[in-house]
Formats: sequence, C-alpha cells, structure tokens
Amino acid sequence: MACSVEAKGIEAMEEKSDILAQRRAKLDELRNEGINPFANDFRATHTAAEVHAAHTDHDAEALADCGAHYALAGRIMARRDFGKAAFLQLQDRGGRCQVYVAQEQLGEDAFALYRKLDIGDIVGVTGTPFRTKTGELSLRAASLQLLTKSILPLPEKWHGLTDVETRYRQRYLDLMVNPEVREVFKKRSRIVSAIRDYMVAHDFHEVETPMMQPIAGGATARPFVTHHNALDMTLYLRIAPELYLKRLVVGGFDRVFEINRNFRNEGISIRHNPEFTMMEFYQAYATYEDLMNFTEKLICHVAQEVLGTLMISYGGQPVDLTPPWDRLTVREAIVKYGKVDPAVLDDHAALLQVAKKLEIDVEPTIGHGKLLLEVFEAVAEPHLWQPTFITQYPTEVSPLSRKNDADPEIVDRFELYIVGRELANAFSELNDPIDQKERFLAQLAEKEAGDEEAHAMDEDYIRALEYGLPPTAGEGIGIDRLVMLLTDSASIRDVILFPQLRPEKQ
RNA sequence: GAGCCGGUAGCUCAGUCGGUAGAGCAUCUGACUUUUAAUCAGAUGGUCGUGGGUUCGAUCCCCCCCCGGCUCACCA
Repeated sequence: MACSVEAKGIEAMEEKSDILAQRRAKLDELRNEGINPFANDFRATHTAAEVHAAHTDHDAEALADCGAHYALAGRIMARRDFGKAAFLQLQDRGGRCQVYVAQEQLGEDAFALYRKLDIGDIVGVTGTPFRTKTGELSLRAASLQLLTKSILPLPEKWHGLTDVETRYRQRYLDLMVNPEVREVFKKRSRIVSAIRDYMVAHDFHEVETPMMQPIAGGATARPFVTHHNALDMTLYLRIAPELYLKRLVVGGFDRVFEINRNFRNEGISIRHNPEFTMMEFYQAYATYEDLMNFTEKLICHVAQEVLGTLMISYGGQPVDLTPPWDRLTVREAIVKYGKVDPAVLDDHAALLQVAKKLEIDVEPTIGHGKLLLEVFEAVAEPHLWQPTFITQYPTEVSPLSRKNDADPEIVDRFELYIVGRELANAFSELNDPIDQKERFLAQLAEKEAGDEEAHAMDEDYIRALEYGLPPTAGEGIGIDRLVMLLTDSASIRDVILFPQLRPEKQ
C-alpha cells in the first residue's frame, strides 16, 4: 500500500512537469470556474487584415476619434506580459493583429481569466483600435473570451517549425506557424481559380470523369489497383482522364476541361507525388499549333493575375514568361544542346553510339523514336530553362497523337518545358478509329513483350471514335508543377498540402 | 529499388576521442500598465528513433530495422 501511495506521488510530480498535463489541469480549473473552454457563441465582425486595411493612414489622434469597434477571433501566437497588462498577437485567416489587454479595461475577473490563457489558445476579443508608442496598430481589448483551449504547445516563436517531416505530417502546425507556407497554398488556390476562369471565359465546359476506371488509359504509367466488392471487379485509379474527355467531345462537348487528380504507381521524388493534379482540356476544330498559342496566353494570364508580372525567378534564376516562347523540334533541340551531327539522327546505329557515350541505359532492341527521345531528354531537357515548346515527337512514343500529314514518322504534338521540366503535353488527337486500333494493338504487343506501361486496348473508346471524333487538339498541364514554378517551390511536397508519406510509427 | 546525409527536452540546436546529457525559446513560480524574439530572478522538463552486439559501462563504436531529406532510377 505504501508502495502505491509513493507511486501516485511520483505520478503526480511527473504530471505537474508535463506541459500536456499542465494544460489539462488548466482545462479542469476553467471548467470548475464555470467557463466553457470550447465555447461557440462568439461572432467576429472583422478580420485582422480588415482592421489593418481600415486604418493604414490613421495616426493616433485619428484613431482615437474614429469610433471604430471590432470583434476579432483567432489564435494567440505570442504574448508579452507586464503585470497588470499585456500584448498579444492574435492570428486569424487574414493575418495578425496585436491586442492590448489591461486589467484597467477588462476588469479583474476577465484579466484573471486572461492570465490562465496560453499561446495557442483561440479567443474572441472586442475592442477599439489605437496606436502604441512604437506606432503599431493594436486593439485595446474591452472584452476577452476563451473559445478553444489548446493543450499542446506551439513550436518556438523565433525558429518556428523547420523539421520537414513534421511540417508534412502535421501540416496544420506548419500552416499555423509558417506564414509563407500559408501564402503558397493561397497562391495555389488563386492559380487554379485563374485557370478555371480563363477556361470558362474561352467557352470551355468543366466536367468530372471517372477516377476509378476498368481500364487505366490515356497515358503510359503503372496504375494503382483496387477492387469493387459489389461489382466484384478490378478497378484502376486513373492515370489520366484523356479517353473519357475525348468521348465527351464525340458527344458534342466541343470544348471540355477537367482539373483533377491523377494517380500513378511510381517513384516519389522532388517532382513526383503518387497523386497529382492535372488540367486536361480538349478543343474541337483546333490543332496542336492553336494550343501552343493558347497555352502561352493561359500561363501568362495566370502569372499576371496571381503575381502581377511575367518576369519571375525560380531557384534564384530568372525566368521570362513574355511571349512568344521558343519553339524547337526534338531533333533541333538534340542538335543544339547535344552538339550532335544532324546526320546521326537518322542513323540508328550511330545514334545508339551517341546514347552509349552519354551513358544512357537503353535496350539494344530499342525503336528509333524511343531512342531519339531518350537522347533528347539527356542532352536537351536540362537546358530548357526559359519557356520552350518542343515539337515533332516520334510516332512510336505517342500512341494517341495524330500523325503529321507530311511525315508519318512524327506526330502533331508538343511538350512545354520551363525550368528544365515538362509542364504540359499536347497534341492533335488521333481520330481515325482504324489507325487508333492499330496503335492499341502495337501497344498490346509491347505489353506482351513485357512493357508494363504499354497502353491497354480500350474497345469502347474505339467505338466512340467510330462514331466520329471531330478534329480535336488536347492538352494536359501539370498543375503542381505550374504552382511550383509560380511559387518558387523546390519540391512538389511544398505545393501539395498532404504529400504522401509512410505511416508514422506509433 | 540503390547511394549519401540526418533522427538528442514541446520547438530550434549543441555535445559526449565510451563514464547514463546542455543552451535558447516554450512551460511553471515571482516582479513589472505601451511591448515587438520584451526584460529580470528562480525552477521543472530527456527510455539521446527501435532492437541487438562489443564493453565493467553505449546517446557516442559495430550490425539490423524504422522514419525523413537529397541524388539516381521510374515518370509528369
């Protein structure tokens, strides 16, 4: 018995020293005093940003006379106590506002409550604006109410939260204490809105197509596999919406777009997350050349709208988005950046030698088109820092693109590169059902030969083409990568709120 | 999947050529009615990522594993 009493004593001591336990004890104390630590009867009239905006030009005298009265709600991010008065930083969705709490204004009871509050608590404050000695616009609290008690301590006020793992796992904390992170995600939202507005303004119709597909088509990538119990069937998370969107063009939606997630069961890197956001859009009676012009205008519109400039910087290097952007063919890019003799580009054996010299790992049986693309990616891609359209892709690597009328070895396709990264991929769509079926069959042969990423046969898509897909051009724009570019973010995880991580160890 | 780097208090970090650890901030107690990382005095706080090995003794050395970052591979 004596033993258990002693154990209890130790437990109590440990509890007293533990911040979580201290905060829990405060919770109980507040409840015992009849205060609801999770009240929901406060209505803010303004945000911190609105208060600042209303009084930017007001000096102390003007403020005293303005007669304004505000109710703000937010989280206490900092406090500086001076006995019977204190300053605190209140943070809401619009920013921060300093609040001056003094026993003189609040009264003894309310001030006693204030003293029980902690950094991290969410409160409602009413009061009048004034300027402190140092000129900071502040709210003189007339009343203070606890709205939500926080029982975990916030990261440090000066260094903040820098541990990358914690920032990704506990994004709520990251957003709470790192204002620049909040800005990135606000910007992301504005970018998506600007894109959507631009598309709608150009008569595109927004749609949503299946994320769970019986055939994962529209791209070459390994899919995630799942199972529907009631239908007892295998389903794939989509790797692209392409084939569904084109079905809609067949159906008469001449201009469609979708901004949504794709899922690809592949490696994770600074540029790849298993789920990522793409905008795909299709325009009937247009060609890939029309889309190049459109893409320039779209991205410039977004940059101008969100950043107010076309001269941006990424990773410390300038990027000039001013149109017109450079246009190079795959071959021209290889010659320009790889210092490769143009004659070699048509000589398979010689090009294989070039690839070998570049230490590109290629199968000896590789097709010429694939080989060209491999060499292009090795020698040219890293140099494409300023916005550049690359055209004339080999037919072999473009199973859904329309062949060029003059040269069937290439297709009417472009990819857009900025800061050495592929940002968009577009082509005039293949709308000949017989040609499409043959390309699917060729892909099928590759699949049987062991290529896991080869495109699957989609009979219904062929059927749709047999009804007639008007001449159409389509494009996919990687939204995450565009956001990375426009927010100067080094990692895709910095523009995805909850990037994929392994589960936290318990 | 491979290579390199990292994991120490709530947060940001230091440290121990092997003798069970420190600082700042946060927290607690006290002082303080215009601060701006407020200040001053005192105090609490750690299974040093997990498991094993070597050793009289491991947070430190060795091995396995877990988690993360970067590079590469796959890809957008």
